[in-house]
Amino acid sequence: MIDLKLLRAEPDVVRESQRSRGADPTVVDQVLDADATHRAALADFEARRAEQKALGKEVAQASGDAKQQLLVRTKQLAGQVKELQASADAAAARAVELARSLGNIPEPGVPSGGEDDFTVLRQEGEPRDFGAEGVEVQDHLAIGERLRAIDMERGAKVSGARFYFLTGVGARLELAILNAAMGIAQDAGFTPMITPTLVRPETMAGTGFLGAHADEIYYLERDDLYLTGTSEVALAGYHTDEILDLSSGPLRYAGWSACYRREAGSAGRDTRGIIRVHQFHKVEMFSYVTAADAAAEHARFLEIQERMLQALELPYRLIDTAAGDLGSSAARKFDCEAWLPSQERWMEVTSTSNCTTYQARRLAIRERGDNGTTPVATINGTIGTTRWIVALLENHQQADGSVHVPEILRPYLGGLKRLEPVA
RNA sequence: GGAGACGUGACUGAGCGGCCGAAAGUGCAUCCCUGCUAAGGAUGUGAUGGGGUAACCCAUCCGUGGGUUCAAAUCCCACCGUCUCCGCCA
Repeated sequence: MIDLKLLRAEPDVVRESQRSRGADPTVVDQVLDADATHRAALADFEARRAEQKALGKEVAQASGDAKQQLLVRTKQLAGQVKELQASADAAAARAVELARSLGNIPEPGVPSGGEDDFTVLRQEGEPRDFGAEGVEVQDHLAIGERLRAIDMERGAKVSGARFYFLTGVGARLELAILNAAMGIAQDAGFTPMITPTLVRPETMAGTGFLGAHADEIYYLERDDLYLTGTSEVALAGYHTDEILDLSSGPLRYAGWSACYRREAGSAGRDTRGIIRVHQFHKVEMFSYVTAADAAAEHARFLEIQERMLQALELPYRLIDTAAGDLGSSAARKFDCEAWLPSQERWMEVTSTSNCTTYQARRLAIRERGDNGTTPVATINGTIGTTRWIVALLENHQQADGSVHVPEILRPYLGGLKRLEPVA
């Protein structure tokens, strides 16, 4: 949720933010309206309630006839107070609901527009010239099957479309990627965390995932629990309702978890292989940081992600996501996209968002300042996922059907330098 | 699954209809004392929202949500959570 004080003081900033996201700027006026209504209703209720409390004290001291007379008045007041409270509560609920529908305000420099309006900031590494090397490019599934690393057919048999088994070297490769990611995060000062993947509705709603993309989320009705699509949910929920001490720097966590996504709106997209699946694993960085330091921490996240990409020897480009594709919580989002040789396109492998104080305000996570408490900022970002297997297999495939293993993964693969096809 | 106990501020913990936003202690902050440290003394120390130029004032909050009452941390109901014992499973 954005800061209502900012909204009152500078509604134009928020209107402009809405426009750049392709959202409705008139919501701003609805919020202002609802906010004014709420404050008026609240003042009415509070005045009447103060009266009731004062009379209540007199009742306690009075006796006999005087008391009976007071009780007549005070009973009448009680009814009024109850009504005023109900309407103040209703007004508050409406104001908050409207305010919550406003997206975070994009950082200066974020391109406006939708999914295709991103800016390419730079490219690192060159895609290999497979033709010149005499390599006939295979896609990750073909490679994975030759290595006996990926089994889609049995995944579908057991669980349905977009499920898979990672077998043998495939399973080891995933563990290697995630362990390497965990290692990099730990070296960068992040506390390793293994998080719950089932969360209560309050947590899911608090982290902002039940908004526009609620369709994407698995829900267990019998238990009233949601399956998380990222450990960000649990890590953001971790400090809900707390006042943090950030005087010695940000709180940094690296969460390892299974992730579940329904992929409801993406029928027909990326149907082959494990690019887009219902269940995968991910190592996610998450920081709680003083608002003023949020952009610097965001830059740090990007640097760590690039360290991982470079360690895995993948060519990639960096994009600055457009306002309309930020998601409601983010003020800025950088994606790293690795080259996908079989499709000759770039494929998202990491994403890092600066949510500024938007998420923390909603979750009531603050720190103590000189005059009272202030919401902290939250930053999240990927370091490794199952999808990296795709980039790895394709970019490191060799003419003989084997796959080169980058140095960083070898300790986790018993020293293997190449993954060899199984006859 | 059965039986019971309990959820109060940063923490421990008292309060069980009005004098309670809440005793006491710990911690923390400032000051005093002290050669340094330790010990000691004094004062202060919750959050959220609203109003005011300001000192400050008002309201709300004792797990969450309802209810009873003129009045609820305190009584009633539901839910969530924690702990103990028994059973069951591993």
